[in-house]
Amino acid sequence: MCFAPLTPASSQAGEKWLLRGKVRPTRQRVSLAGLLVGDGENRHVTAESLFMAAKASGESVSLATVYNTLRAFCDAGLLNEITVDATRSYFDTCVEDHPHFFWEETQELTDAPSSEVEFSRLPEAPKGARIARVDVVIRLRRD
Amino acid sequence: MCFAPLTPASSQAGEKWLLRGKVRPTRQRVSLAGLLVGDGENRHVTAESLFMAAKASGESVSLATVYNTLRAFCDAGLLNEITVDATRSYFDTCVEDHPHFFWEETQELTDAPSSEVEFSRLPEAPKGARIARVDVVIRLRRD
DNA sequence: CTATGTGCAAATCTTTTGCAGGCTA
DNA sequence: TAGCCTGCAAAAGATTTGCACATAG
Repeated sequence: MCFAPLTPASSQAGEKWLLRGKVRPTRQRVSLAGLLVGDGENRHVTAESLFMAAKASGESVSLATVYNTLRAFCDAGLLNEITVDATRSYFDTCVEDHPHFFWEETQELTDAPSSEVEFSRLPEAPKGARIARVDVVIRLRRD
Repeated sequence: MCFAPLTPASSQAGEKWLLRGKVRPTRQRVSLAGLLVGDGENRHVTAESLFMAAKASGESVSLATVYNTLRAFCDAGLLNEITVDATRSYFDTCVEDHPHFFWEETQELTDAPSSEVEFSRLPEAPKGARIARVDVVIRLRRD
């Protein structure tokens, strides 16, 4: 997992992103946002991986704040939580519903080319319910 | 979530199922197996729900044993672990790869009619990897 | 100035593990 | 009998929370 370098430009991109979600841009949030979206790339992170990246960039953020911040970004619609592993939460900077590859060996989550996953048939939602999202996780094993 | 009633017949069904997985049929395992497959229905359980069901049937099984047993059944290929919730593991008595409905309101997992989910296109596995499984979870929200 | 965010440590929740005693083959 | 299984309690790992202090608007 590789993060955006922290530069004035990435901070500015992060700040703009925060404002889109109406999240108050504190120092810690701007740093984390910069790491996540500072270069415009999509990323898949865990609390732990983001925390390490922040430390590696010399930013001082506590692990609890990383957790709270990821949750706040999710609530603001800036991130999507992806469930692929029963013991860890993954967050995706791309909030659209799209398929993922999950590398069982490295526990890494990446985007699957969404143009190459297509349903020819999907069931109706049972009465009284509607489909909120369709999660597709393609689990990969090294051969 | 509803379990099979514990009867001599369900115990026998459970025992046969255990033998198929070459799992030694201890008293606790036979009880849990009976609750899971005693009536031939497919079930989706969590450690907690199975533990409660065992208690409700008057079986004496510790929670740790339920966890260990579910893990053992999985390793034996008798159950499938389904990842839909980052905080809880679900186990399915149907070991074939098939799609699920997840009811966000009740946190309940059910089978989606697999005849009604069909891909018209799936990506190639990236080089060096093969597709181990394709998880499809249709998240439902009450409307 | 006031509401909201942060950091730390402690709490919580699910799951696993160590160990002493029990039971299956 | 030998080895695997069980139960309990304690450990482990991820995440949340309480509270005092700091900071954005």
